[in-house]
Amino acid sequence: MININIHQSINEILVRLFADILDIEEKCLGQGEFSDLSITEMHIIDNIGIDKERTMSNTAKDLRITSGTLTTAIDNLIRKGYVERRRSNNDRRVVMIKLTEKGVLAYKSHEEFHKDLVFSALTNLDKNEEEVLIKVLTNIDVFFKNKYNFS
Amino acid sequence: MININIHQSINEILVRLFADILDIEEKCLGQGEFSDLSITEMHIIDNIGIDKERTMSNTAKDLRITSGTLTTAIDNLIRKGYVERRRSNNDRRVVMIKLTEKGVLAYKSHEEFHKDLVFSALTNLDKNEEEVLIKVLTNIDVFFKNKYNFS
DNA sequence: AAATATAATTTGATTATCAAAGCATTTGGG
DNA sequence: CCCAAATGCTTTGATAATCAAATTATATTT
Repeated sequence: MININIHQSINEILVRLFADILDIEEKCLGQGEFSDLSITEMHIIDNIGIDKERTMSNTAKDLRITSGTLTTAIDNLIRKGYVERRRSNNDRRVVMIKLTEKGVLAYKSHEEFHKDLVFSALTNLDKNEEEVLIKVLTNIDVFFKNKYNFS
Repeated sequence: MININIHQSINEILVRLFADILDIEEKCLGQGEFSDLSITEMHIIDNIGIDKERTMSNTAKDLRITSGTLTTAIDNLIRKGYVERRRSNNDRRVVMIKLTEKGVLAYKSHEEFHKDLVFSALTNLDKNEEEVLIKVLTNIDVFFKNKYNFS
């Protein structure tokens, strides 16, 4: 009985947290510098990363979207000045993308946001609580890998 | 030092989990019965809940979408046979929605998925740790609401 | 050299979303 | 009691994100 209730309430809290985090991210994005970026675009910038060139196909795979979707997203990010694109010299079919300086700034700002979010979430926890949380997160992670056979 | 690392790893786990959960949920949906439902639609079904009639506006508020968006979503769910809609007798402006039998089945199937997830999250935790977890998650949620000034 | 495979883009469609306008009904102030 | 304002919902018109399939250009294989 009590077990069921605990499960139930944990479920509810998790669902709520999930929604809240998305909301917070959106809100924070919308009001800062870089407010011309959507969450999706920010995640693409995050995935491209700093100081490296990526191919379109690898990036699309990482992001779990089709390359067609990525093409249009990158078109927009180039238009907005966050990304550069060039053809590879080795293989002229391949297109390399990388962040511009402005893109790097956006990346860093987003990284800051994440750090801040996690930091503030954890700042009131004692060691013991932190450990429980890590244990749980790791459990879930492992569970997914096993059960759903993740790449 | 060690603190920073813990934060860092929690951050990474969270980001990964976030992507995985959505993905898995989508995958599970796509292959079962109810494969004509999108994740979004399933979340609406989840929010409506079993054994109660809800108003459109309350549901929209809960889901944090505009009522216009909900109207079209409900149109589709009715067309697919998951939801019923009727005007309230007390107040003819109000529209009540509720799950059909098929809707309830979909609800339960989705509930299974969540139960599974939570169950796996809690393996290895003893009673005490479970309680700590609830406290931790609730705190984080409250904290976010305050810090980011949620409605 | 021709056939096949690969990488990216384009095209045409769908879904989810919003803001603002519109419609029907209820409520509150004169 | 009536009319103006408020409320609840739907419609409209627009945009973003996404996919699958067709297309284009280049590499690889046979």
